[in-house]
Amino acid sequence: MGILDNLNDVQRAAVEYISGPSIIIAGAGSGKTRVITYKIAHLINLGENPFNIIALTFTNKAAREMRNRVETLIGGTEARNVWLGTFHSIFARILRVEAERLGFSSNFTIYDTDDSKSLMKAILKDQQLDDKKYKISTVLNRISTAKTNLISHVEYNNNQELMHADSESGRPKTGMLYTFYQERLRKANAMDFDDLLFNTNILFRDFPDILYKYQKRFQYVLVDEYQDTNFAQYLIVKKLAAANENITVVGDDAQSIYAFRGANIQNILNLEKDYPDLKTFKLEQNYRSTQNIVNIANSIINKNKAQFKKTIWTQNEEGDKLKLNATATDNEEGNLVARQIFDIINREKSKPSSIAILYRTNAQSRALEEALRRINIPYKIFGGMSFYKRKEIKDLLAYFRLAVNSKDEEALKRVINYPKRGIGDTTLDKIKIIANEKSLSLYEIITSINQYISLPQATEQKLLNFAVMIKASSIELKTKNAYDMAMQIAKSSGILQLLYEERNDDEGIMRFENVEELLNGIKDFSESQNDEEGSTELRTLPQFMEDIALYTDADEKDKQEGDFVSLMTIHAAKGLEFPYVFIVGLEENLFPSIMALNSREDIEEERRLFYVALTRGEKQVFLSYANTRYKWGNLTVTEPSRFIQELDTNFIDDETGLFEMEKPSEKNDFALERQSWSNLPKAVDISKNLKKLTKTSENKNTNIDEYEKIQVGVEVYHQRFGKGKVQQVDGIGADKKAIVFFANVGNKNLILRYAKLDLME
DNA sequence: GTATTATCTAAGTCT
DNA sequence: TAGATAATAC
Repeated sequence: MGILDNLNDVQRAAVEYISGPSIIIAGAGSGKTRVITYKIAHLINLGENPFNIIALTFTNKAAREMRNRVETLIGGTEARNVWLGTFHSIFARILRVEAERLGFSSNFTIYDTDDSKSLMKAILKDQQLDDKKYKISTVLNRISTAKTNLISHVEYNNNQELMHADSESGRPKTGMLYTFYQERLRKANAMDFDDLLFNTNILFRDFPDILYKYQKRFQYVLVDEYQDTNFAQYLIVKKLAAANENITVVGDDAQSIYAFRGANIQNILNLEKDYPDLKTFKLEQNYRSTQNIVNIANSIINKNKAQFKKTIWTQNEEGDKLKLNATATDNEEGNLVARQIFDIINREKSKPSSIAILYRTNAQSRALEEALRRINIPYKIFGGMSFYKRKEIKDLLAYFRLAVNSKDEEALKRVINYPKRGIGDTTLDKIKIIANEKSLSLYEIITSINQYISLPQATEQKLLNFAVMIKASSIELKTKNAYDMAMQIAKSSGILQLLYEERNDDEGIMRFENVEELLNGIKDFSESQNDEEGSTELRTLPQFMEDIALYTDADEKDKQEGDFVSLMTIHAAKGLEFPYVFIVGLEENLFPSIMALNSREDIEEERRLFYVALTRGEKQVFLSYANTRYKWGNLTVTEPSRFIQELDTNFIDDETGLFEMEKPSEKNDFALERQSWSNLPKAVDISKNLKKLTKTSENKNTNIDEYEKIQVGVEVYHQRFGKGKVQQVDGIGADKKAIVFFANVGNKNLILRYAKLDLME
């Protein structure tokens, strides 16, 4: 009967090793998730209580997948009781229970990155510090690094080295800002992402009884993607496992791509020191990819100095060679990729969902998106502007946040005058000053405003009305279900009405629909079964807010089933696999990123990222780069990535011919749309001609000479507006402007440099 | 206090 | 380019 029969020898040994510390070094595609889920299932089958098992992941998606797999393996509902979740969500859960000990109340808000930025901005303004010198992201990075390494604001300010470094970099007041930042968070009853880990550590450090409680509960500790843990996470895990030492960690140093966020590969080495009898298992057989992909990925990762010895191999078929392509522009890269995808779907009869396009930065998605849309290939972009980052959604959520935690300052600032209720900056500034003086939250000042300051009667009344509304929506939070509560707030705040009235253009309609979608989502949430024992316990708004506070872009993946091509960053693709993978934008300064050229360590992380990208592919991988690319509105000439030179050419398709091909310009692509797709040139390889291509700069199809051809009466083509006729021109060279009449949209005033017009012939 | 317009500035990966 | 902010008029 044994489920263990589905495992190979090493996997099985790792699963069966249940008492004592172990580390599983798992190469890409070697069945890492399989081992960890089988181990949980195995423990439960052996009679261990699911309540005594904790499994930590980095993404909700990984957690959900793991839970599903365990449930399938053991059947029944027992798996529900395993503490299985992300570091952040599990410890947020624990912190809510123990909040009082740390001086928070259990309804604390979790600030996201935007909240943190906005708070820091307010602090800089208060302190009258120049936000050019004190760049918000730099200051917050500093604070985040400190928290990750468990350095409190007090310790920070007493640390000579840190203070010195801050003076040297021209930001001597960073430590002070850290202190203010923490004070403001506390006043708002809020924690940021790093606090969830930092405060858990404080909790375990200062309250041995609490630590003991959780040590006793968690007899078995399992950690996924261990190479991505930072010091704070390492220490939490170490403390939890200290009593029983039944700890299992799974990781792959070659896939460590979060060092920028404090992840430390050293944690793997530390493990050997902490547990001298640590048992190591190495999973080296890849079940995912073809030999060509595995081989080329190995050839890349071997260029890194910092790595543990391991040899990934596969018994899979040799497969197709990788294809490498270059195009003249980023838009053409998009067109080429779209064409190749079209080909795969039609010739190979593959589903769009078997294909992924991976890129280094979110900004690259645009050209790809346009190309796919043009030839009607269904796609979905992950990351970037996610649903929960939209303004209208954040606005409504801010009201919910206020209802749950009225001290939440970022939420209050966001909506106190939205919809407009005549409470402007002047009034708010006065309130802020008093709040600072009295060290109270804005809401607390507003509720008894007449105690502190005399304002015009009308203003005072507006403030009190606002406070009453918030108060009213907080009263029934625990007795009403999430949907009823959300609906009530959406109405009483006036947001629903306002968005309803603003549906006078496409964007307005979209905004209203988004809010409807949110409310529908909350309805589903309210009606869904509670996790615990299938009871129909009331599901409340605070519970919903807890759910989405740690919700990320990557999590949208499983929500939306469907058949589409996936577009995402390589970071977001970690842990996923696709039969066909396109890796685009292989250019110096883009991949590797321009920010990562300073040190060997940074470059090696980029190389690991490339390794992760390559190993997502099951059947075939396509690589490409463009010779020119629009960056912040300017056309820049680019160079092929150094990683291309590092590829072992034995595994790359060596057809050439790109240079004999006519360089298609955008207008040609437009014409191609109506052409039969089967006649299109096959994807070709240019690896032999890299140098030649690099030096060929006349590829650029947008240059000054082109502008001169734009004259009155000339017919042009615009990407968005379509065909048009030039009515008037003004200026010279790159600054030239033209008024163009388009059939669809009428006259448009265009700056040629940006409009990227093509001539019609 | 609000709406509109002009100007500036940033541009990386994310729990 | 686009989003945020400052300046301006109402």
